[in-house]
Amino acid sequence: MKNSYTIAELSAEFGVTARAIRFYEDRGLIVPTRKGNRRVFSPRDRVRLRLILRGKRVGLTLDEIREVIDFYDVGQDEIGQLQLLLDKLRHRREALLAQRHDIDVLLDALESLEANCTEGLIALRDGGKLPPKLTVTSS
DNA sequence: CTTCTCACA
DNA sequence: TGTGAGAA
Repeated sequence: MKNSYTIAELSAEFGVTARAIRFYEDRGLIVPTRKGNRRVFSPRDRVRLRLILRGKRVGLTLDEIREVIDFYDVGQDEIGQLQLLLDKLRHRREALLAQRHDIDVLLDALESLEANCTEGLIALRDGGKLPPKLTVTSS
């Protein structure tokens, strides 16, 4: 039956630090009211915080989350909000696919480099031409 | 306990 | 994307 929450309550409920919540406010994702200089979070702020955390789990940036949430607040245009969210998710998916591609390229590069190293070791061993022993210089 | 700011990965 | 410290 609560209609307001302190920052400590919300941080405990959602398992985030109070500082993270203040950080979200700095980023413009939440706009709690103030009683004196203390933050007062409404149930709506609480919902927004939940949305923020959800967005993060999916890998959206805070900026992207803010866009979606702002849209939700301004218009109550659920269709528009869902379309915007869909757009964000689509971009997120493409970014992940690109990352996967980059990783594959790196893995291939590492694989061939490993092969070269192994080949070099075998050649040196068979030819008896071992590399010169490393020496430590003393001052 | 809370606030803010500055610095830092 | 947050954290830590320090001061109020």
